[in-house]
This record gives sequence, structure tokens and C-alpha cells, in this order.
Amino acid sequence: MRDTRAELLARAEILVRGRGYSGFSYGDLAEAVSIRKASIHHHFRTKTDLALALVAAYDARYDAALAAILATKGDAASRIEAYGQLYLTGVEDGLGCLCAVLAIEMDTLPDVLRADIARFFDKHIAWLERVLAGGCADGSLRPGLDPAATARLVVATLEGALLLERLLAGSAGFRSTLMVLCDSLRPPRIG
Amino acid sequence: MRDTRAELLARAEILVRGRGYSGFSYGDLAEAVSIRKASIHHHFRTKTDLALALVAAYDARYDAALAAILATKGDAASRIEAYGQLYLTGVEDGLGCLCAVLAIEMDTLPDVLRADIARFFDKHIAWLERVLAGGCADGSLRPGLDPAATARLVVATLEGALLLERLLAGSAGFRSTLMVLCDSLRPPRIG
DNA sequence: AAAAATCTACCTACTAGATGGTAGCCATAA
DNA sequence: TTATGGCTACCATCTAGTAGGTAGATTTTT
Repeated sequence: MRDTRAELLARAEILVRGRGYSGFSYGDLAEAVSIRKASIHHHFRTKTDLALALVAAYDARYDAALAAILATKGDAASRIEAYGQLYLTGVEDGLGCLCAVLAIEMDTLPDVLRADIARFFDKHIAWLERVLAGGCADGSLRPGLDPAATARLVVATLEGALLLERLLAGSAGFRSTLMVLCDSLRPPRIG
Repeated sequence: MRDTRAELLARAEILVRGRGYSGFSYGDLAEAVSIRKASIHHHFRTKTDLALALVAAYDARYDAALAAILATKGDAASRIEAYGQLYLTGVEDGLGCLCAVLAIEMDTLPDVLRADIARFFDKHIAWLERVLAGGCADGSLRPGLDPAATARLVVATLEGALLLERLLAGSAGFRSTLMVLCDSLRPPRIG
């Protein structure tokens, strides 16, 4: 037996990340999953409920990925690079970041949803801040660097690069930006 | 007598930048400008026509701003910073970049529109590339820096910071990111 | 173990309102 | 007199969401 709820979440995420939140409808989703529009309401009472579930699932996946990076990568420099790689699949699949897509439509978003998205980004910034501070201490990153400000810069650059390179140059463009970003964090080479 | 067309463009831009392209309707716009929905079609036959005009106007304003920067700022470092400042009003007014907003909904956008948006970003990247190359030559920027890759990085960072800080920390957050970005482009300080 | 009650996951059919867009009319200004 | 820029009144389609029903599985009661 199939897990309709999971299928709905998976397909809805793809639709939202490709067309925006108001650009996607229960009608589209119903067709994609081959059930009737009304049946979606059985799993997600309102569109907002669905969006909240979407963000929760997305957030959980990132939580797992961030933990995995800490477990497998030893130094800060490679942790940041691994973090950047997380965005790469989005570029390759032509899908924007779910939370960026939602953030764009801020003015029309229900407050709960907006709060969840803000929390998503805050979490990433806090994680990066810790990693960056560690890198300053162990010498794998430029010593003078401001962890708090640089964390924001990293998220901004990657979100922007995903948005931009999905439209323009694809994964090659994204990879190039990620390289330049990582270089700018390393200690200056002498000579 | 009032210039309805200009009013329509101005209000539509605000609406789109705040709520996304599919999140905005002729109905909203009609109410904002206090004319009937059908009358908008007299000025912009279809929603796509309106979007194209919106992008054209936005693009023209940036053209003027970029030219003004070249005319008033002498060195590359301050040109880049001035370019970054252009995004600041967006953060302050709580409005995303028009072309970023449209790019988010890529999958549903008419081809002409998508092409115009791509051209908008390509133009910025090309402008930055020239400025960055100049800065390497005149010594106001880090000598080793790759102008082409760094131009993409700059646009990505600013677009991302606008998206992020509109949601999170407002203009303070944006300013901090802009500072860190500019610092990373300058020649490394010795000592 | 059989029968009864409840729950799950879907369905058809519907609603009220919004959506982009059209047709055709009317006042005003060049 | 003719374009301009509005208007009312539509239209078909799509929107999220509701009402109510059904077949089948599960659980509870007898």
C-alpha cells in the first residue's frame, strides 16, 4: 500500500519549489499524485497546513544533513564547503530553496508560516556561526573573520547563487561561486 | 491629468515585489490604483505584457544607477559598495528584487519574460566583471581575484542578502553582509 | 467467533469567490 | 471626428474549501 501523505509532500515540494507558493494549487497537486482534489484536504486540511508540513519536513532533512556534516567533516573549511554542496542538488534539479521561495511571498504568508521560515534560516546561521568560530580557533579559517556576520554572508551567498544559477549557468555557475566563497574564508595565502 | 500607466507600473511593482508574481492580481492592482480591473487591460493587454513592462522599467532604472556609479565613484572598491547600496532600499521598504521574485516562479513564466530576467542579471554580472577587472589593475582590489567568478558571487550575495534580511534582520543585517563582502574583495591587510 | 461500531482514505458534487480576459458603451480631449 | 481612457457587464476557468457518501480495514462489544 502506498503512503499517500508522503507522496503528497514530495510532489508538493517539487511544485512549490518550481513555481512558487501561490503559483501552485491543490488542483496541480491532485493531478500529480492522481487523487481527487478534495482528498488532499483529508491529509492537509488547508493549504497553510500543507505548507507548514512542507517546511517541517524540509527543515528536518537539513537538520540531519547538518549533523552528518559535523560527524564526517573534521575542519571548519570542509564543513562550510559541504554545507554549500547541500544547495547543489537544487541547482541541478532546477528547484529553488523551499524557504526562499516562501520568503519571496512574505507579504501574503500566514504569520505561523513566516515564523517557521525565519526559524529555518536562523538555525542555519547559528550552525554556521559555531562552525566558523571553530575554524578561527583551529586556524583552518582566516583568524580575523567575524563569525556572526560571516554566517549571514554564507547563507545569503548560497541562497542567492541557487536563485541565480538555476536561471543562468546551472551547476557550473554555482560551483564557481561556492569556490570563490570558500576561498574568501581561508587564511590569506602568502606569496 | 494623472499618468495612469505610470501609476499602474509603480503600484504593480510594489505588489509583485511583496507578494510574488502569481500572488498578485489585476484585482489587487485595480483596487490599489482605484480604477476598474478591465481598464488595466487597456494599458497592459495581458498580465505578461505588464510583467515585461515592469522588468523593462526596473532594468532601465538600474542602467541609470550603474552609469551614475561609474560617473561618481572613482575606484573599484567604492563602485562595488555603491552597487551593494542599490539593494538597500529594497530591504528598507520590505521589497524583494523584482527579477529575483520573478525568477523564483521560473517554471510557470513565459519564455520571453524568463529571457528578459536572465538578461537583467547577465548585464549586472558583466558590469561587475568590468569594474572588478579594473580594481585588480589599479590595486584597489585583491590582485589574484577572478573577475568573472567574483562578479557572480557579488550578485548572488546581494540578492541572497536582500531575500534573507528582508525576512530576518532588516537593513542592519544587510549592511553587515555588504561590509563583509566588500572586505573580502580588498587586498589582504598586512599585520 | 460473530456482530457492531468506528476509523481511514478516498470519492462525487458542490459552493462562493477570485482569476485573466473580452465586448461593447460613453465621455472627454486633441 | 477620432483616438484615449475609462466604464459596466460579462465569460470561462480556476481557487480553496465543504458536505456527504462509500468501501474496506480495524477495533470493540457481545
